[in-house]
Amino acid sequence: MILPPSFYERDTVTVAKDLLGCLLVHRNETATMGWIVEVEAYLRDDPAAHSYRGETPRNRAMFGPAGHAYVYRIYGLHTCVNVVTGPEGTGEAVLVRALEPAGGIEFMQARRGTDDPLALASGPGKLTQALGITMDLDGTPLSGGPLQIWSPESLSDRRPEGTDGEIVQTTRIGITKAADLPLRFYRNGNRYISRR
DNA sequence: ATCAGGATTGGCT
DNA sequence: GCCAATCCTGATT
Repeated sequence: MILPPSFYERDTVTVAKDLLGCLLVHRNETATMGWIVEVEAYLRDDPAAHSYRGETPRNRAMFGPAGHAYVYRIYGLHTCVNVVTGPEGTGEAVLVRALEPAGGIEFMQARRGTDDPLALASGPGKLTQALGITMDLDGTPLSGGPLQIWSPESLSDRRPEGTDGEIVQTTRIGITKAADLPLRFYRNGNRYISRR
């Protein structure tokens, strides 16, 4: 089933860990999808979070209701997608950092310009390119829009690599502020993450 | 009005 | 490992 808003209205770290193994699906021209295998939590009073300095036009979706997408452009060329979490107005979110390809793989390969399954969606900019996620999805609901997240048992009886592995909790990637906080999560044994 | 820098990636050394 | 690409945001003048 599609995850309901109540799934996202919980504690952000809990949601981040529970998102591992869920299926991110984008239905546009075609349907492309992948299991979420790596995430990072961004919290209130977290200097690394885009919401840290208050609401602006860019981060507005982060302060909106849980269960909506926060999509932003980074370095002028890449796009990243977040899931808004917690009570409305707190500005917390979970960044989706890597997917294990699960469906529509030939379209993901075409968009990415490679056939290597390990290179299709193993990074926050790669996965948005593979699924065709663009800025117009910023602020859209994840239950009822073209971008959706399904619970692990949905749509397939397969499971991502390392499904039974322990959850590894470590520091977030690419940030300069609050770089020591352990808010990145993935499962031991999955090779589709962005880096070890 | 100006400007530094960023939750990245891919190509080159 | 290093660095350019590329552009918007937010902070400062």
